[in-house]
Amino acid sequence: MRKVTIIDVARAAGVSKSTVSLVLQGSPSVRPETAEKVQAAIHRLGYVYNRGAANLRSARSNVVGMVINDLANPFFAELAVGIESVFRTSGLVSLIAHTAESPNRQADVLKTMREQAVCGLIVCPTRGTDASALSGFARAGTPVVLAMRRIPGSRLASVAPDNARGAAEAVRHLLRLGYRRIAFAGGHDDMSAQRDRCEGYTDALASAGMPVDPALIVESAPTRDGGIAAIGAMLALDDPADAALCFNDVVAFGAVLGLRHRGREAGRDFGIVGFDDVREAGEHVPALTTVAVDSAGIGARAAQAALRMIESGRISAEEQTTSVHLVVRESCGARTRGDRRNVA
Amino acid sequence: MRKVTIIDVARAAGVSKSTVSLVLQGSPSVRPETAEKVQAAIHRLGYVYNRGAANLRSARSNVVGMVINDLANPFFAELAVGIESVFRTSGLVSLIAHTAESPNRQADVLKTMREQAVCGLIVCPTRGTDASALSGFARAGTPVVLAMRRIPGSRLASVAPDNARGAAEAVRHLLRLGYRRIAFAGGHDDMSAQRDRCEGYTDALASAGMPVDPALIVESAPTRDGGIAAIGAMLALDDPADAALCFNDVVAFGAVLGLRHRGREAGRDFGIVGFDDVREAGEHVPALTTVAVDSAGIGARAAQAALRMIESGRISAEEQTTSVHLVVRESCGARTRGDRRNVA
DNA sequence: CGCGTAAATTGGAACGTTCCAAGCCAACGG
DNA sequence: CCGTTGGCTTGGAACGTTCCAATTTACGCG
Repeated sequence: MRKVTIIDVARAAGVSKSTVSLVLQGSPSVRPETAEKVQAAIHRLGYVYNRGAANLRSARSNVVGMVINDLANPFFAELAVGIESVFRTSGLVSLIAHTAESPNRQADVLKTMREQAVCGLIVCPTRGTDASALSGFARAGTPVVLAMRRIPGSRLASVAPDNARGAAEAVRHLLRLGYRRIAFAGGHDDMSAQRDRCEGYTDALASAGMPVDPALIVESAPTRDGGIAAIGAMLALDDPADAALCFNDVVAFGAVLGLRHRGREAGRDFGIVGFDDVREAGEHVPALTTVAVDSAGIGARAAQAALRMIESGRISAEEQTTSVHLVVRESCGARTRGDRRNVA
Repeated sequence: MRKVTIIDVARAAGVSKSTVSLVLQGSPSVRPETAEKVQAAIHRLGYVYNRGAANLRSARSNVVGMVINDLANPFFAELAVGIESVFRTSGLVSLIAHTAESPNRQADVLKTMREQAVCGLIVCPTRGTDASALSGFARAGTPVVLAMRRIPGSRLASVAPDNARGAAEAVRHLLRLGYRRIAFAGGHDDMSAQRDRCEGYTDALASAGMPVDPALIVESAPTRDGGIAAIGAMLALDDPADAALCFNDVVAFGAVLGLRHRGREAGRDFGIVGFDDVREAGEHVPALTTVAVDSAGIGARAAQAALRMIESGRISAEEQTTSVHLVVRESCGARTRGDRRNVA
């Protein structure tokens, strides 16, 4: 069965293919009765619009790409859903791909995206991505927006949470609760988010007049196992930590588990604060104190930024930072320790 | 800056566009030296293959569609990742879309997929989807594989876990532990998975000679809140439940929460079994006893089935069922109650 | 009733690729 | 020395749409 084309529709409706094309695009300059005739024919023949052919001619595709480093991570899944819904209401289709934090895979995916002639791209780059990986899009004039992570030295638009401020707020909270050996756990320092969060941690300590002990900054994979490992390292110190700000909630969950393996309980013997506020954080036992990041909001902003660039045809390098806020629950010990603030 | 085409490459390499096309497809009938010249030109000019144009001519696209009812649900996200990786290794690109359980949105998404001329489609249909929603693909000869949920009355290939057997096994386990008022919680009966699981539940009770009380089958949304509501309903009965098999893990998490609100604890005062074995199940407090479903495996099988159909050009209606197994943890009370088996 | 103008419609070229049939050329056998 | 073979290469048509310029139609007005 041959595919039904615009020409078959034209013949059936007794008009020219140009008119059918006009109807398809909802042009106002076609007479309503004619449009109706065409619509009827479309329906009768079961015509399906061929977007590939249209894109070929008009060089303006309606698909946008989305490159996510880990779709299985609920945080990024939620982000992706936020992005997708904005695009969808603008009539754009999202091509979602996931890279599993592998730069090779990312390169592969990006190549595919270029071949599909996406008209815009949102990327949560894998660890260690450098600007050159995305330069092809810049050359082609395709807007690119980075989400969650920035790439040093690239002139690309980005939307990321205020990592430094959130981390600082968390540290100040732990200080108020009376903790004195506060560690930073998880992440690698070639991830921009880790660097920013770690910077906030360091600044908050310094401006409170507390020493910053490099031994208390423990890198690890941003995973549950990474959290377990990190907590192990910081308890093994001569002068062990008594609290930790974790790179993200998943690491924090691991840290809680690691403590438990050693017979200690987060919120009672040790303060734990996470980052992200994934849905599970509130229902975890103990409920996780964490810095809330608005993933859906970040997704929406990134999508909107991309949309603006696509529509205006001008690419900008605007860096947006979204605000974050500390959500105090149980794992920091606020409920059990009370508030032993020393300074105002 | 005009886009570089195959013709520019041809000119630069001093060959015809046909030759360039041949090189692009890795044809063996082009002389190695020529191929090399062409490759050099491609690289030098920064040529990007235009898949849209190719698809137009050859009518054989390399994109497959994936319609997921809820990407934010970790179970489906994992499924999607499994599918994507199989397709990717076969050189196919996945267009992932999510429908948020909305049939309207699903219709929209499916239309887009047809317009993109996908060469295959994997669908986790939203609740209440009927066969006609997918008939367009059948008419166009595009292979469709249903994942996790089947559609009654449709002749479509599908891959789903052995819901009935898993549910029955869970019920038998609860019976062995001595529970006597076992409920079924969550899901709606227009979801095929719910019907199958509920059927397993009923059969297991019946064949153990236990009465099946319709009041103990409580429908609800397959969400955390649905679980809370369901547990409320079954505790409010004159003869309340003492254990529940939940439609899925998310419902089970809700049920645990609902019990706690009433001062009861799953595994101590009440037996809870989930379904799916999402990653969180094992780390939940209490750890969730649940029927493990191999999401990645289901994804892979579905993708492979689609691949076979795409390659052979023949669409089949094969129904695959993957095995499941009960994972006993804490929420059923096995640890605290011991094993009070009465019959062999 | 004819004219001018605006509205509606139309045919053909173009988009970048693949496919096909045909062409070229060197080597080889008669 | 020529016909044939077979390996490489090639030009042109086709894919289904949009865009443009041109044409037809409709309509109001003098």
